[in-house]
Amino acid sequence: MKNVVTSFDIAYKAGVSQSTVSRALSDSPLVNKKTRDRIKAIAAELNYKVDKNASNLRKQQSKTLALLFFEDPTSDDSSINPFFVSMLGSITKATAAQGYDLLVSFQNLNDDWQALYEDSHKADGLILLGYGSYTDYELKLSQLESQGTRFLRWGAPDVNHPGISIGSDNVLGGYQITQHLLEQGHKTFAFVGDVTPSAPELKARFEGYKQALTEHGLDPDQMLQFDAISTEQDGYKATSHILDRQTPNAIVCASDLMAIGAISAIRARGLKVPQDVAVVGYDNIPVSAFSTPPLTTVQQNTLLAGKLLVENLLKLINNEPVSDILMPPELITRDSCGRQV
Amino acid sequence: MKNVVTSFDIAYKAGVSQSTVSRALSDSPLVNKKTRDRIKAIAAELNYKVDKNASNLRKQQSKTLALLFFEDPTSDDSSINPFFVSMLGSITKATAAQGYDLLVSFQNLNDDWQALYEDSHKADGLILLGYGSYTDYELKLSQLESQGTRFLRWGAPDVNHPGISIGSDNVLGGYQITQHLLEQGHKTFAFVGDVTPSAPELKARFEGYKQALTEHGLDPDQMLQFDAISTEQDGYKATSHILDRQTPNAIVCASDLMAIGAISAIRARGLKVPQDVAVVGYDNIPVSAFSTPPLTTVQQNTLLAGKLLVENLLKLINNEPVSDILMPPELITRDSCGRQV
DNA sequence: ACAGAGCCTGCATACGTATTCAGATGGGTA
DNA sequence: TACCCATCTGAATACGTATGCAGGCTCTGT
Repeated sequence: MKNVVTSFDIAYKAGVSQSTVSRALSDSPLVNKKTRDRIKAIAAELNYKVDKNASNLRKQQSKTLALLFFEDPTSDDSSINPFFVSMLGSITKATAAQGYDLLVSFQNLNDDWQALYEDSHKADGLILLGYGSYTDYELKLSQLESQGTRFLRWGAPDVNHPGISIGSDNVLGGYQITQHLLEQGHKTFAFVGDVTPSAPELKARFEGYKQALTEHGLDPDQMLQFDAISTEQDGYKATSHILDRQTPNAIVCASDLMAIGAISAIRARGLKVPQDVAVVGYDNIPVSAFSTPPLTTVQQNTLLAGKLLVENLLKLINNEPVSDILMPPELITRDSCGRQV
Repeated sequence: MKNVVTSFDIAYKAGVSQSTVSRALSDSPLVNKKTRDRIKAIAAELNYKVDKNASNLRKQQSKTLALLFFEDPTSDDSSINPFFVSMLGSITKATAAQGYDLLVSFQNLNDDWQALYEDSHKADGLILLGYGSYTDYELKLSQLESQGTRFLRWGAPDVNHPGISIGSDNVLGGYQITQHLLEQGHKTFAFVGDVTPSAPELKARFEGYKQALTEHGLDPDQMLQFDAISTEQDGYKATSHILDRQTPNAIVCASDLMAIGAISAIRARGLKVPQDVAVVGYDNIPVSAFSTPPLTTVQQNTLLAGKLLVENLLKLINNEPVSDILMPPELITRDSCGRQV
């Protein structure tokens, strides 16, 4: 049988009123400590749990956050970027730590995903996560904002985008890893990653890459660059295109998955990594330490990121001031970056 | 401002009663088509959405499923087995397809996770997912069952476990891939994976492995086996232990991640995969196609699995009969299995 | 003209909780 | 004794929806 025990049942059994039960269970000091304990004992015994629907209805809140993933529509169903998995894990934990529940949903950009929140009181706030065309839903973001929906974006702060965002400093990350390659003595480069406005994170990494090259007197415009969104397949294809035209000393990939695809493509031509071509990635996903060779990459602190996202969203919900946050990334040096002699 | 439009507002504006609004919005044939359309138009205009709390309270359901991940407690925070990610994706999609929401939560075995459901009406049913010690929560499963909680386990059907389960045939999978290695001419083997009762999936793969060996006149007990739960690190360590003692023709790993760790360990000794030691995995996670060499592995149809889990859970909720399901796996042949000449 | 049958709509209520307001009790003080 | 304050409890109500029931209207057939 389903749980049909209500606060009235507890009240009856305890010889008090329903109000007292409600108060006791929420540890209100209004009710005598002794009575409180007695009621709690009975509630535990009857295995009573507050009906969330009734409670939320009364309290006009949901104690739930919604996490909306915007997936790259080109990627197939079975793969999700491990970086986001990591974020999912930390967001879940941070949410639980705050006593909130988490509603997870994968969205296509063209879905009517506002409904998820607007089906009101399903969630108190939204976390938006995903690479891909932020520009495409700028309109929706504006709508969300004008409706007073509380939401936070993961990504780079951007004046063109409504709402607050928390993200890591992709320009700096791109700069650091390219700088490191330059220090290894590499002279010719290529970049794998989408640099259109629809992928602002990747574009930012590209900016950092260009900046580092320029500072070393190299002309980024002389270097090849191919668009690729996120998967191993994308990286494989883009790298193949690059190798069709030339063989750079180093290829900077805008994600680890693409770097893994790139290595695969390089090897398919009989070339060696990093001796013939160095490769670096971004994200420091778990397998990156175990690829052949292990990847030099940039780590984003997902644990902290999840925590910040949740905590700041709650601030937003409580009408406390919140501002954009840009987190510094960390360079992880392994073997794939090689050393030109 | 938050959404404070209620069905009464719509009713007022449409000049009808609240009941009519409620009926119209749920497309009841009881209300005139014309009135219905008019009400819907007004609702859309006012951007009205049904308050889920009120609706669920009234209907005594939540239209929500809860997905409980039981993570290997030894794995660090940032990594989740990509196989489960894949399941998460397909479960999310299947749930949405049924008009349900999905509450996701990561649990430790010792958490009081029953509360998640018992905080009643938060979810109509539970999906339990995870490797790890099923045995440890057998007791809790029994409790769930006796409380009439509707839940489904991902995993092998097991008479010792309460509740219905849906899983893939791990014995068959282990058999198939070992069989394939035998056909390649390998003679000496080792197995990496936990074969204690606390990891029934891995144990089942081991059973299939032993069965194939025995059928070929080999004695599985002569072969090495080391426990390892799931991560690359686990696989690396277990493989190192194996190589300390001998160098088998082939190592069968109970997951792709462990196989990737194994390859890394083999290479660290200056040995080649698959020439010196062949390696196979299990799960067919995305990177397995891009590892060096690409992994021979066993695929579980996660898309179907997620669909089956959700659909059968809904059946359970609707008091329809449901029985255990065992799905056949599929062998994916790539390079890592080599060929002994 | 009237009965009866559809067809549609509104009234009233229940879902289970949280909270406001009013009251009850008991102890202390003048 | 009379009064007040502190402390606790209970009655009543609202949250927003869905639905059983009753009733009104229109239309048909006699």
